[in-house]
Amino acid sequence: MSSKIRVRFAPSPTGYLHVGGARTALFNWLYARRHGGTFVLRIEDTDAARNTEQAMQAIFDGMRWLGLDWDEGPEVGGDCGPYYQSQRGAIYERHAQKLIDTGKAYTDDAGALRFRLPRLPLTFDDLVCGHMEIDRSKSQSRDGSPEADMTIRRADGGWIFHFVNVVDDIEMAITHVVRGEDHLSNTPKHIELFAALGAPPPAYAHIPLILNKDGSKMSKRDQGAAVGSYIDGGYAPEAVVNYIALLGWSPKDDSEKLSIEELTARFDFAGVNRKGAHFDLEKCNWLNAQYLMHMPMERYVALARPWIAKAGITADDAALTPVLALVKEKAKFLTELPEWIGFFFTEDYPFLPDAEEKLRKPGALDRLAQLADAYREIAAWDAAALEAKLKELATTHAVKAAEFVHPARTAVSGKTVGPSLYHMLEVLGRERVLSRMARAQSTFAP
RNA sequence: GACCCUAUCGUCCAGUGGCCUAGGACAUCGCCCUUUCACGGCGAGAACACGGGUUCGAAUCCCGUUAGGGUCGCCA
Repeated sequence: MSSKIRVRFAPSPTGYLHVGGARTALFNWLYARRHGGTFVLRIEDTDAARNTEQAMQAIFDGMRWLGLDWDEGPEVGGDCGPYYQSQRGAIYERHAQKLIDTGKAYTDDAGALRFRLPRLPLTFDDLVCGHMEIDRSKSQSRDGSPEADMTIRRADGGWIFHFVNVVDDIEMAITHVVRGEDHLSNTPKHIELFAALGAPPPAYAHIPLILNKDGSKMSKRDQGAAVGSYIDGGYAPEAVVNYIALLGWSPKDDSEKLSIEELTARFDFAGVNRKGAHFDLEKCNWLNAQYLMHMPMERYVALARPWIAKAGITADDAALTPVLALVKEKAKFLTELPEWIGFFFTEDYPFLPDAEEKLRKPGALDRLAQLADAYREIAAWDAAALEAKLKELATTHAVKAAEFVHPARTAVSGKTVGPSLYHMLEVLGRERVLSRMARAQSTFAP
């Protein structure tokens, strides 16, 4: 039996969790879950000056929101800890000493520790990019001189990314390094480091970068770049996971909507593209609406809860569920919910200008009164009966149904747009419908 | 500058030599459904970067050009 797969996501807490990072984490997670491996979270906080507590929290929050749980790492522990590089100094010291003892590293004039690059031709097989052959002797610095020996420890004692990254991958027994393509060109150096440290290199899978829709590099400021913007924007996490999975990976058939279980079952590196993916928020939004529209009611209520509470609406599940069911396929984002359902939970709902206009139209109040009279007497208070009665009334008075529909809708909701009228009336109940109609009549009477 | 990766509709993908007069999805534009707004249905426009090869045959293979991206840090 082959040794157990161990992958890791190694973010640096210097900003917000970026969608690119989230996707790297997702691909690692998917690969681990698919093959029964271990997913490690390691915080690469060697640059004390740039790390922030806030960024660290954003990483944890973002990953948890996306459902990417880690088997080893901060807050969960594990056998290879600590999982913060800032706490692993002794380990790095030990490996650096090994390099110094074997003449593979030396201290330069400025006091920094440098790794003597072998600069030999080298090959490796990337799970995504294929067979790579690199002539290291050809590598040059920007000024045309041969590539300088890599610094592994600063003069001030701070450790450098490439070195600690490799040391930790050895110490944590990482078998597959899945990371952004920006590291493809760094991989030869990393392999040289593995060799110098006497460890076999892991398998590599370099996944394409995520660019803006216009092809420019996606920066933190760009819309949709920060995972936090989805949390705050009222997205369903499963939709965001689905969307970013499709950025650079394809199930090879025309499936678009894939649950995290399906993603786990179908993910492999053969399906990962080599071309940089352009980020399209519109499609992400569409997918989000699809998820919102089709998810089970219980899940919908759970996701909606925080937004409802934030708007000051207090209602138990029994009261909330039928109301949310009315707008589930209408709202594109959870953030819109309070606006859609607010009038269900207060008698003091506002009348929007266009709604008011409809109620002030000549005859509108008369229709409202006629409808209220008919509804007061109706036997069964359900959508079908309500609709039949309204249409019957329209026929009796020889007018279009719209003559009754608009006054009714605006009177009970204060808006011109909303859920299906009859279902909305059914949920509101006879008592509230009649009192709202009466109130509208007195409010808008000339 | 050196080295590396990439190149199909505006965007995400399918396509691994003949099934391609290139398929799906988002977006756009029509029409239908609906007397709200959405959803949904039907349809339209929209692409193989360019130039050479290889082959009976190329979106698919090779070379070059161009373009985009990446790496070459005492950032990660």
